[in-house]
Amino acid sequence: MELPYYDFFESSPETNQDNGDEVRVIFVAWPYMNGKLHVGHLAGYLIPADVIARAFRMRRFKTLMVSGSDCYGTPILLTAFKEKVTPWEVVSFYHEEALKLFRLLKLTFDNYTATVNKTHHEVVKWFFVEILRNGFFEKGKDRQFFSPSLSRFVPDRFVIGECPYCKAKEIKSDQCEECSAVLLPEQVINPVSIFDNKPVELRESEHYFLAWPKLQSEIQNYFELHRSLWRPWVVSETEKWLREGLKKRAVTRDLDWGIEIPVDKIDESLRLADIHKKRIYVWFEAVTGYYSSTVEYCLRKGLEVDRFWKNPKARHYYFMGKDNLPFHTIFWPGQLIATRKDFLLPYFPAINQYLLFGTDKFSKSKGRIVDSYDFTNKYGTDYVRFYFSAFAPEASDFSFSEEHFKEQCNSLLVDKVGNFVSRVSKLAGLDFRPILSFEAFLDFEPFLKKYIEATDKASTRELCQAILDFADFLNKDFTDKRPWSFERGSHTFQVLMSKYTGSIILLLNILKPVIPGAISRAEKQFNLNLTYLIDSKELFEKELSSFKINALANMFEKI
RNA sequence: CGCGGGGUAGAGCAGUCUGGUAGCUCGUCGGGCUCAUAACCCGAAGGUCGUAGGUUCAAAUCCUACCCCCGCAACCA
Repeated sequence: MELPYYDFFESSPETNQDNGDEVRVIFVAWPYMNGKLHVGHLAGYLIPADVIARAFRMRRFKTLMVSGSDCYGTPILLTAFKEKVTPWEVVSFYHEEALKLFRLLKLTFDNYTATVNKTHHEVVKWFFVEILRNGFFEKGKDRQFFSPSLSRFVPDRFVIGECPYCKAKEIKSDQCEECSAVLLPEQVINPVSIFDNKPVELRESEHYFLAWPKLQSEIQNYFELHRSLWRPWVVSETEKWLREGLKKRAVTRDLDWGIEIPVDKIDESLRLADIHKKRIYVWFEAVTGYYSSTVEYCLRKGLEVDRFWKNPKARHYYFMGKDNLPFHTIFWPGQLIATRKDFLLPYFPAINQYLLFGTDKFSKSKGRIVDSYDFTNKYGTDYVRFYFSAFAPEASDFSFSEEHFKEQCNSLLVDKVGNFVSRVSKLAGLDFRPILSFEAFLDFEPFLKKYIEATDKASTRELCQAILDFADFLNKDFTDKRPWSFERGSHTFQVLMSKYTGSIILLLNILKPVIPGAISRAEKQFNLNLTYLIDSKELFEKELSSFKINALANMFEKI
């Protein structure tokens, strides 16, 4: 069984450009499918990734954006158990919910798939075998709870017991919620599995471990080469992991919800005891999706995968929340190195901190949750995209509130940007035709420079700041020059208004990756075709010559 | 002594790397403009930049100690 994939460009009139050698790949963290996506996911990686992807396309880079649903692992089993459904039902439900949300948000995935799909299974098994053959796996023993009544291993999170210190009942096996004591599994008194409430016992089990110490120096070299571009806090956090020294880490688990180990490709002498009952650990498997989703896309389109993964002119950007940091600055580069296939390593990890609900973390269990779909539906895609781009938690946690959202959308997007477009177009009137003047473009250049730098640094915050600074500049300039005080037919009026209509073109142009919906309406209104970033006088002249005001409608309504 | 991030005006944040008159958005007050969606422009009030010490001609920024908040501690962004 396969879950459906999502290819934005198959159902959209927008084009997926392919203009040359420069390649940018946007890898979006794979959302975990045990719940709906809340607004923290939007601000953390989904919207920033899409805005940067669209900006890259407008800069005429061949851009690929891929991701998928992360479907395996213990938490999904737990959800399935609680809701009395199968794990498959859990992931297929949330996968469909995610696709619905992505359509609503106009996310431009070239391919969004799922870890349960066939291509992913094959790619993961291939990575697993390559790394095994290169000698980076070691066999080792681990102790885990085993349920005699169910005759299978039970993950720690499914085991409850009594605290040896405060005697609280029904505590989880790793930490007592009553007295906060950190516990080792063997300390728990009378452990039982939550599946059938029958006793469990600790048993030894054999697993493969990835020998990270063997890769430490290569990962360190990779880090030293790239760190200068990364966000400061990302650098210090990564440094911490490397300084402490990487430890070996199990890549298999005793679980039945996951990808099977490719036993037939493993030499008998290297096989684990009970190898058929084990699955590949999610941390190893999910990140491999960045490669498998690219493969799936290339198979469908008849393209060469190496164009994206071995092309020296390609740059790989990864978008995720901060909890995922070590998996992308340390482990995933390490996995790629361990294959010895010369894959491109991550160029820039665009890692965001958390969006807080007031001053607390979003939490489903505590009822602090804002559903992404409902919220976007209520306020509109463009407002949501704008707000979470402008206020993405890039450097530190950010407090979200609906009031702040409304206030900022109204004052920044509606009053600053929308109103500028209104005052210019209404003063110009329906029959206005601009004369050729590069003054608007010359004024624009410093803002353009900042805008381009922001896209290279994958900072939607700085990107929006460049746009808003430009809008501020325009409002001031317009007020200073007082074009309304000149007679409509006069030369001065014509010259001034040509400048400001030109400014509208440039403003809409850089806003397009952020609020594609509103801008495509505006393109019709002003007879424009803003496919590329206007970064030259030639492109500017072309758009200015077709500029015409077809209607005097407002770009935005207040919320 | 587990690790990381943060503490800057009533609210939310930038500035700290590279020390030199403390900035942005919202809110409050006053003025201007009247092209515009009561919007836009100018100005004012409001901060001992978490606390205490140190370095320096000069510290939000560098150093030391401490306090408070948040997150992580190997899968809830």
